[in-house]
Amino acid sequence: MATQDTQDRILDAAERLFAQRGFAGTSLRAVTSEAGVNLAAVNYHFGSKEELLTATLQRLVGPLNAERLRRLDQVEAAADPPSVEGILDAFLRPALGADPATMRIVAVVLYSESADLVRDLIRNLFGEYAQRFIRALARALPQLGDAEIALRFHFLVGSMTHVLSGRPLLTAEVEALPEPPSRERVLEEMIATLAAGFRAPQVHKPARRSEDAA
Amino acid sequence: MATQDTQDRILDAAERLFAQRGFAGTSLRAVTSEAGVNLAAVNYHFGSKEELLTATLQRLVGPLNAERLRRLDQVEAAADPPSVEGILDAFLRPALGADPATMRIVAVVLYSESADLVRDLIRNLFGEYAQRFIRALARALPQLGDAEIALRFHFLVGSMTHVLSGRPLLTAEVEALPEPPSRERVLEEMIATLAAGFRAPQVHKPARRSEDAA
DNA sequence: GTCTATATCCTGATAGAC
DNA sequence: GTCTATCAGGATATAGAC
Repeated sequence: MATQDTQDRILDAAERLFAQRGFAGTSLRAVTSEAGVNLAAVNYHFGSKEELLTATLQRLVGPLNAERLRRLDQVEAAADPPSVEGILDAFLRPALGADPATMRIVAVVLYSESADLVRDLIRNLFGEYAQRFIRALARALPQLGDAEIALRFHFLVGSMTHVLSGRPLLTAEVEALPEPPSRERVLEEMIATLAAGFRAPQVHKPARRSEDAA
Repeated sequence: MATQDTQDRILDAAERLFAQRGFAGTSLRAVTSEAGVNLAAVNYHFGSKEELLTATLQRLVGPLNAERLRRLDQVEAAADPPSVEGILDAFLRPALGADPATMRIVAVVLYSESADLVRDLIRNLFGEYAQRFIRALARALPQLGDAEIALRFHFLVGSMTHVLSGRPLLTAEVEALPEPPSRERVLEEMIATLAAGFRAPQVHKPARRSEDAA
């Protein structure tokens, strides 16, 4: 079996299983068994279980964030500053459009595992891209201070991650609907809701924005 | 050592460790060692690791949801229908006011562990309370359909859980602020943002609300 | 690159003395 | 109710044949 093939099969299996059972809850035996490769192959190709997680997330998140930036460039080229809705669409659509079963891994890893393991991993994967979007939102919402932008972006990330997780915390409510909303419907509803949230008037003293203070 | 004492010590330790390392990532040896009790005590008092998780969550979430309902009753008694802000305050303040280190366990368990283990657990713990709040929000926002209320409540839960998780996905942005926002500030910002989101106009056809269709 | 076999350690759970 | 000792199995990782 070609090297690339074995690696991909391992990554495919790891993606599925980490998403379903979490990192600590997934054994390398389960991964190699699901992938149809030998147990020793993981350590040969990736070095360790932890490095397998890193590789899995990078393969998944890399293209996702590239697509996000591509769309952000587009909306920024079309209007200056772009609309809040346009920015949110660029951020959310690639994530919500991807395979839900695999996107769940982001929520799983983000929240579940030990802080030490996750911190740098997440920051390296998302930090730079998040800053790009935060800056775009700050330009589209000049009436808000840095703290408001940062906090509201935080709320946005939480909403998105929760939806991506597909977890039934309260999906009973959603499932009880006559017909479950389509993914496009969820996306549109999310953009409209979050955009209104970003446009909410500032609750605290309108502190001068850092970039205006010169 | 009294039975109650040992059980409480185990629950205290389990709460801390599950929150830090997740369920699968925490061994019973770690729990009993941290609690200063014998390894066999967990199985004697709780039956199994899984039942220990259930007991831990019940002890944490029970009083939290009781406090939420008490506050919801208050705001409903004060105004009919109550303001969206009042409802959100009743829902969020008890959670955001609790010890962040232990509240993290909700996010950890919700997102990280296997779906089978979590589904019924979460639904039993939160389902009933969530319905009360959803109904209150629906009465405060009669212009929205059932689907909108359900989805936006979903977004709210995600934002809250993300903040409670304390995870550094993008907290670099928040940490980079001149002074980190106080918990009260975060709560107020969250209420204002989410209330504006709930009040966003309906994006789809304003389908008649189920309770109005008679 | 892939395999078997294994080293080393940890896991949840329990039997039985006290 | 608490302890020790242990069972039976699973964990990651690696050494070494092919």
